[in-house]
Amino acid sequence: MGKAEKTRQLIAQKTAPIFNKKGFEATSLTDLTAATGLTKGALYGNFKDKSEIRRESFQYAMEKVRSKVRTQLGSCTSYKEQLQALLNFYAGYVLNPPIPGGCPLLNTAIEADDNDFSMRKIVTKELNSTVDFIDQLLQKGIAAGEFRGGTNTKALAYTFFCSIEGAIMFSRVERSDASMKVVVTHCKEILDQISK
Amino acid sequence: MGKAEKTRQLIAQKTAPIFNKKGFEATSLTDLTAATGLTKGALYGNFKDKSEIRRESFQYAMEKVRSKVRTQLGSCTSYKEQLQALLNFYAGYVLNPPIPGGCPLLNTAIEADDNDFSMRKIVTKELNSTVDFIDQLLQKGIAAGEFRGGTNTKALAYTFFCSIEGAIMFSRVERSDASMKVVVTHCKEILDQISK
DNA sequence: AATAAAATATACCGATCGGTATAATTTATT
DNA sequence: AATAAATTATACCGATCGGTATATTTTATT
Repeated sequence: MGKAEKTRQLIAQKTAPIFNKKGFEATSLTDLTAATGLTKGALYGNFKDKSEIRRESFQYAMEKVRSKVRTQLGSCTSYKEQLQALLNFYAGYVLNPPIPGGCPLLNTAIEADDNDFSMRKIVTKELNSTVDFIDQLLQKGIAAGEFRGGTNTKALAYTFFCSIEGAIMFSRVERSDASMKVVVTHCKEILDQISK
Repeated sequence: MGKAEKTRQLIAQKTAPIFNKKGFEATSLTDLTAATGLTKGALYGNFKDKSEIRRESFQYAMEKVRSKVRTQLGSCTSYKEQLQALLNFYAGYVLNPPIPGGCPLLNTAIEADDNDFSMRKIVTKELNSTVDFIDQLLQKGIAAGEFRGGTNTKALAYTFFCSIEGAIMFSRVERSDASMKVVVTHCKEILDQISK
């Protein structure tokens, strides 16, 4: 890895919390130089413009989230346990988000949906791959005999994910994980209901 | 109502879609003058600053949403029907939002949670009163013998609301109400499950 | 160590930002 | 209709915006 690539990574890493907290438009170049300790010249030597930094920053954030999920699910011995661990992981978003500022998917989706076509496409892809991931855990759970057959796994995956994301919004603005706990408990009850 | 109050209302009304689509920080005074057809002078003659316009604009948006909910539930003859109508109302957010730009609660919550203390408080209040509204429909439904007693109404209200808000985020950024339909169907199934 | 190339810092650009002082206009009062 | 008061428009403020040309420094090559 050359120096340029290292610097790009450092910029993505240091700016991720800023973009996640303030959003794209409200984040200034000065915010980015302050966060990285670099000057505008260095920033523009490595990226063509602010939106390219944001894209790279978003990808860094998503990879960090995925990596945390992987370790969290690594020690599980069943698909049900993995799904429970995934719910617990999202529950922790409120008090201890992998990237300060909450869920990058949620934050970016809300800002991009009416304003930024390219980010909208990127976020949509990530959203669907996340739901697919949950769906596959459910499907594998059925195949392994943990869950009842005939379960609408895709619908359940959508429901789990959407209710968690809504709870992240609720809990973060309220500064309380009360709503999140309720939602996670409900999701776990559904998991028990479809368990054999 | 004096002229000043009428102008304040017009400003709140005309700027609501702008704030809802672009957010507070990304909305410029020029955006607001373009939306209202007024000049900066007129804006600042009626409001002390941009954030006061935003607050009034947000309250206008919330009242418009509440009013639409009221008419949508007006023709219902049971509490279950009212809850179903409420779910249908939220389902319509994707293709036909009362205020262009989606759900003002969701949009404002995401932008405010890390940046704007006073809006955070205001949004938190509105979120809780919305959940309370759903909770009370469920409670009245139990009292009227429509739903089973022993139902955790508050938990169900949280779950309904959070899953719908998550689905609004998902559907809007994807430009498809697929996820919303799935979530609404799931909520209705739960309603059936607790029905006598 | 000398040199070329790559990366970073400095200083600046025009445009736009939120906000305001004041002039012009409209509205209300008599 | 004359006048006072309230409202709106115009013109401007310093600050900051994203971005860039160029000088300086650091890194890699020989």
